Amino acid sequence: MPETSLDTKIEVAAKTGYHHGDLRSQLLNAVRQLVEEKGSENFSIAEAARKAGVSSAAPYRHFNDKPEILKALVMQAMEEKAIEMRRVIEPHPVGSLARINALGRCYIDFARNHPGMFRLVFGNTETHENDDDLRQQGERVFGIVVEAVAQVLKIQPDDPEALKRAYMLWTMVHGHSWLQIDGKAKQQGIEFPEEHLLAEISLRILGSALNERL
Amino acid sequence: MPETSLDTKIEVAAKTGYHHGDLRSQLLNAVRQLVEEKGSENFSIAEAARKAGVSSAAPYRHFNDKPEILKALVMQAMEEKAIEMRRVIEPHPVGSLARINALGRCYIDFARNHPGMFRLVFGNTETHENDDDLRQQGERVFGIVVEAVAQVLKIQPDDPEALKRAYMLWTMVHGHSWLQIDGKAKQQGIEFPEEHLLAEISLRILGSALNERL
DNA sequence: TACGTATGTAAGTGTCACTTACATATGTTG
DNA sequence: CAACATATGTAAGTGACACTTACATACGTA
Repeated sequence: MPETSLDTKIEVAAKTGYHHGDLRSQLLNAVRQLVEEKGSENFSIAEAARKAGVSSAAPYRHFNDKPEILKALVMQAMEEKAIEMRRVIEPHPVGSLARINALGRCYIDFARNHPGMFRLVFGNTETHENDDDLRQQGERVFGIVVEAVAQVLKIQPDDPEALKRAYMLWTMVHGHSWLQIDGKAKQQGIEFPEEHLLAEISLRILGSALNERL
Repeated sequence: MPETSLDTKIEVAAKTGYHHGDLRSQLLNAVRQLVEEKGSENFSIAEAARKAGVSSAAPYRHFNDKPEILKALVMQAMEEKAIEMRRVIEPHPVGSLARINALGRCYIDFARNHPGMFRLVFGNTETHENDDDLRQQGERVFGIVVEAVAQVLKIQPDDPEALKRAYMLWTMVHGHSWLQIDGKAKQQGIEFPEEHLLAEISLRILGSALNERL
């Protein structure tokens, strides 16, 4: 299974000369590492700078403030996620529920494997709620789901019905992801196989729509 | 419609003499207010102390540290939520889907009306993930849902099937709540009536189980 | 009334986000 | 190649915060 950079071990290159040479990108690596280690709220830019071997003022040559760093990180993660989503549906036939399930698994795996980043993307939205770049990036990702749903239902991707079904799937997968990383599900003694859950959900949301029962 | 203290305007009483007299509880009020105003991450204990008219060291006579304050607040909110949930299902007949829908609406309304508190309860879990008090409180709240689901399905509340169906509903409502307060849904141009969404979901999750189609 | 305890304050410590003034490297143009 | 503008780094601050320590005041109780 190929790996995206989200799953590869991230190393932070410290500087060699007076000028770092690649500070912007290495800072993002450092922050990403810290976000995973200490949670999306308990890291500091100062520490990231230390990791990259520069002074605590250096980051401000590349970013205006902390929120801007986080936004850059979120953009990066979403871009990578879109690539991975396109990759995981590829092996499954167009219009199959398997495609939907693969997307769901991909989403949940991201949350479980990178809870810090997941919290950053979805939990800290106060800062970048109205950001246009992020909205567009979100559209691209969600668009993949809408398209797959439309193919299952054999309707056009711009049919509102596709949007609605896709959203229903999204809410469940999103909610499940949160409850998993918060440990809420386990706390309540809920632990049935995720594969069954995913399959049953997609069947209930899309299956009966296929039969035109509603 | 009666109101829980969650929905009433919170006032913070400042101190009068040397001793405040009610500092612990007024600090919680102040923090709650700040959490709603500035978000669950951008408030300070110092500011809450200022609001209550005491020095920035005073709070530490009542709480060990910041996480402990937040935990106390979360406990309070969950307790009130449990009371409100029991209240909203009351008018609907036992075993009806209307009860389920009322619970879902109650959950979503909480998120929408108190996004700061919602984020605190569900987003900041790193701090209190393994806290036993919170787990128990969560059980009491989720138990209300499980019971209502069991009544719809005409099975015992301890039947694993009830737990499973209740969890499916939870994921959906939880996910929808998050996407709403994050503005993600609106960003993607998704805006159909919530009542229909809730009704359709509960029907799909519980309705077909009634008919034993799966 | 005296004393222990609960609850407040003032003044710290160390960290952080972010700024300002200055230093060093890099690329560009005469 | 020299001169200069610009990009990128540092050191030393500022003000806010979480939390601590030593001390002050009030309260309850024997």
